Amino acid sequence: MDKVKILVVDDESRMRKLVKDFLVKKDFIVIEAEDGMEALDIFFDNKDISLVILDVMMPKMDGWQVCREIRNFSKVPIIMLTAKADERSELQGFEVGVDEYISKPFSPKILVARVEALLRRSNMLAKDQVLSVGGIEINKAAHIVTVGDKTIELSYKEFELIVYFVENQGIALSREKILNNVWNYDYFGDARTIDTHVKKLRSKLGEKGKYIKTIWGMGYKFEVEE
Amino acid sequence: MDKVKILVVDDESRMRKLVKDFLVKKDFIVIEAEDGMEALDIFFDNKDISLVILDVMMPKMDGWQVCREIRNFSKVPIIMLTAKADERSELQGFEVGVDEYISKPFSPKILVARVEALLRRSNMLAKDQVLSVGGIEINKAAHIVTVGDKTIELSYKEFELIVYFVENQGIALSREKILNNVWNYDYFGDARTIDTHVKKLRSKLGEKGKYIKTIWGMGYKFEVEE
DNA sequence: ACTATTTATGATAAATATGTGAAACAACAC
DNA sequence: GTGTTGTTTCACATATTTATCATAAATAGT
Repeated sequence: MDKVKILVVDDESRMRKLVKDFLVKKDFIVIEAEDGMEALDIFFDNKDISLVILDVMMPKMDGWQVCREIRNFSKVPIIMLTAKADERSELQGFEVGVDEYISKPFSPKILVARVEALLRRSNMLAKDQVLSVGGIEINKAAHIVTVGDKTIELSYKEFELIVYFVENQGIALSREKILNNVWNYDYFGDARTIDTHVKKLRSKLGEKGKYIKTIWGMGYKFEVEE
Repeated sequence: MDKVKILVVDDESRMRKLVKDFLVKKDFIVIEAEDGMEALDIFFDNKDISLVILDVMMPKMDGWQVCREIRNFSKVPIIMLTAKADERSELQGFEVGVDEYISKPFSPKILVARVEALLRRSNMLAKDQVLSVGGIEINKAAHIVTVGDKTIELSYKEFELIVYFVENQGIALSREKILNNVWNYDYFGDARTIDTHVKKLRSKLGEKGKYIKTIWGMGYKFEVEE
């Protein structure tokens, strides 16, 4: 599993090291930048940075500016560090697209907690983003499924269902199990609705539809072979 | 094979049952506690609880307190359930040593995923079991039986039956016993139906069919050698 | 060897599960 | 509101499994 990369931008090396130490302890990969320009260069060169921590006060280009530049192209979670709890800054921060806001001095635990919370919210934590099986590619983040070269349009439930199938490939799944995992726990409807969704999935998957196998008297199984 | 034990603490029995059901389906052993004191008693009496799921809001002793008490003596993974995504609670959670944090209402998928992720992180998760006897392999999870190299197609009942045989190999099984274990307890049909299933099983197993032995006047026995 | 009992087998009937299209229903944007 | 899309339910055809029955074969006791 890939580790999550975090970009830390601060002109003070002491502060960068502090933040880095705590994050590294939590198993993140930390990349440092000491000013806004460097930050932007690094960010746009690395396509897989999952979170950015920005100091507000930096020479040349301040945190707000860096944030705006990044926001033009990316929705990556951004945490802003400011010297003091200044209400106006905070407001400005949310306007330019900051996700979290931490005022110095902060406790390292707070920092780590916010980082993990944000990553969890954006589903970046401990989750594989792209599943690929037998010519079927599933981008969980983008909610896109491609078969061969073609993108296929799936509804929400259909998407959830195929993800569940692929994540449990080779395992026989009873209808009950599928209901409990793909539907919410407060769903008490007919299990046959699964059949309908399977039917649509199979037809949308075309050739690959046969990978969803029926296990008579039991349920379904996603399996690629033969 | 040892199953993983999970302690679920919630004052609402409905919620406990809900969580329990999903986890039991995933083959965990679930122990329930309805308040903090009981939870601590159970936790420190059982040395082999692998994970704790705690509701935050409980009378007498709340989830945070329970968590702190446990953390004084143990690093067991702890998941906290809260009624709403309250950032402050979340922070407090990480500070007292909560590993994960799930807000209600949650999807069972999320719950199970987090539990499994946490257990994987702490290496507690058992692998899916494969029974293998005399050239017959049974993968219960995938619902697949292979003889030699070939996969053989078995119906639901046939599959149940061979699993029962293999799990009780070397033991003489009366028809009554087989009926009670493979069929539902409310089945009142003819016990002779077993004969038919045994016949089909034997024929599908080919060479290996002879491992299912007839015990005259009694029933059957699965045995791999002379 | 004969008989009573039990088991094996093949054919058939009954029961059950699945596939499918259409309709009802719900959610949501316009 | 209306229209659109996604979801669930329903009904029926189809497919598959399971149970039952009649009969043949096998076994144990005499």
